[in-house]
Amino acid sequence: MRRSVETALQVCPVEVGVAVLGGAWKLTIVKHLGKRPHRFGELGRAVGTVTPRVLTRQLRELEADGLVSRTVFAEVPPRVEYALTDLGETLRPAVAWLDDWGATYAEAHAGETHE
Amino acid sequence: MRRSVETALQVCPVEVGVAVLGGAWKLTIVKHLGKRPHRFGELGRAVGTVTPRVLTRQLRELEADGLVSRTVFAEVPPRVEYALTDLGETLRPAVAWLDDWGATYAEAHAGETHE
DNA sequence: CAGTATCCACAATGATACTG
DNA sequence: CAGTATCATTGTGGATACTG
Repeated sequence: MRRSVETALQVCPVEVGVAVLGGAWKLTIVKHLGKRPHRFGELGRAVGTVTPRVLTRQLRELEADGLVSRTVFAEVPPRVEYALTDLGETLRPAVAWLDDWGATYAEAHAGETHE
Repeated sequence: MRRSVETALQVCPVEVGVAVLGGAWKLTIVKHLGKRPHRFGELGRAVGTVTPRVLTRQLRELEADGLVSRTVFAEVPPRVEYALTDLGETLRPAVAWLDDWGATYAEAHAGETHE
């Protein structure tokens, strides 16, 4: 178990979710993988302006936490596919709920820009 | 709107939830406030070993994000009560879900300690 | 009681350049 | 294509001490 997850658990189980999904882009990654498996570059374009280094790290952590699987195809050019594991699939309702909640929140706070 | 929330929103609405709940202790704070309002010190003891400085910061951010209200009573000794706002209450199902999910995750990974 | 003031430490993101 | 290497930066969290 990753250290941050373990730390979260010592505080309260309720914190574990954000420990595994709290990284930059992670929820967005899971949201996209929830639709269908993605290749590395494809995923990068889907989530936005993320550098390869950061995307790799997020994926490795999601993999370490058991939410995402990584499949390497022995082809030229190289192909690597990322997909949700069964455990990752269990997050589907939470992701959908958060997506809605965030959209509602955004709408309620529309126009408030940080100066 | 806090900058981190604004940044999250630019990425994807799904990230807003972790932006407002992602701080250390924040979910635990919300979970406790979901039971009943708490005073500052009371909250500190409830969530665990958190320093006043950090607890204050988390509460101020939750307040800025509209999830928590802060009520000062003009008494001696001073009394300040924190409670969930209506918006904060809307997080209740998510908090309950995350609590369950985290507990299940912990049980499934019991014994795996980070070396 | 309910904080604030300093200072420090570190993990995590990001930019850039390079490779099997 | 799918990454890795290096470096710079910064936001958070934490320890300690002090105050209205």
